[in-house]
Amino acid sequence: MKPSMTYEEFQEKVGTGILTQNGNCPVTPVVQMLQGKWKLQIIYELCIQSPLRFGQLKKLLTPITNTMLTTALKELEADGLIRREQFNEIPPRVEYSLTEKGKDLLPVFYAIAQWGLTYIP
Amino acid sequence: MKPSMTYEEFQEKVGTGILTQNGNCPVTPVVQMLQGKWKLQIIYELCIQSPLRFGQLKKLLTPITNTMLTTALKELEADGLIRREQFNEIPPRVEYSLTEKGKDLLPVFYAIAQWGLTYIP
DNA sequence: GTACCAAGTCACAAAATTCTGCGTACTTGA
DNA sequence: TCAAGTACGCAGAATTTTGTGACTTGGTAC
Repeated sequence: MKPSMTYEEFQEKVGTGILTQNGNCPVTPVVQMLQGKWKLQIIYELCIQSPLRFGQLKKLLTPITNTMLTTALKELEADGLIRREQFNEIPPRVEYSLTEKGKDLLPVFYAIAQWGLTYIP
Repeated sequence: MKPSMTYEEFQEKVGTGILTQNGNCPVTPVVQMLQGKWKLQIIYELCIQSPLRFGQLKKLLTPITNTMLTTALKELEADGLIRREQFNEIPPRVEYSLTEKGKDLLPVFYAIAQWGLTYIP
């Protein structure tokens, strides 16, 4: 898979204003959304297997703590990237999966992965 | 510009092992490389105009401090994304520009920007 | 002789992020 | 009765990230 755009094409786009300058760049908030020690890994695991329960995620992401997993999941849900489904059974069960918005992020990840495979030994 | 890959295609790739599981994902180190309050903005400015001198960057990124700019530039240089050229003149002059490796990141940024423009109001 | 420029460095302080260790409420199985 | 699992919440500590203000070096302008 080829990069979808050259540097020169990108520069042209910048000229058109689709990427606006200084403080209003649409890239920054996306990267911020993915910051945090665990978020990417959570999305990655949900991409491999979905849905996943709290305890399953915890095992996969060992040595993550309860607190960290809870807050990361909450933030990802607030950003609309994952869906939380609660089943009122005994014992309680909660399932997490990617939303469409979250799935649409995957081509981006793939582009990043391609770059990573080229440049990271 | 369409996303270069669907969720299903991505999942297939995962199956092939090109994206390896748990702790060896090639996406994570890339996102980590771009973390930090200023790095993305520095790359962005260098994409708009290049080369740029330390003082020019500082003005563009106001209110960044010397320390922050220095460390961010150092890390970006260590990661091979930008090039630092020092001219031993009086007064001294240093110029920063993107490397090929850095430029190759731009299609990724564009993909992210597309997602951002779709999903961020 | 005082001040300024460039591109930083240094020691430290403040703020944000992450972790630790506990506690909750409920039930099942031995 | 006792431990174990499920899905968390909370207070405070530790760690990491970010910011502050002064200082450097050698020349040039006032």
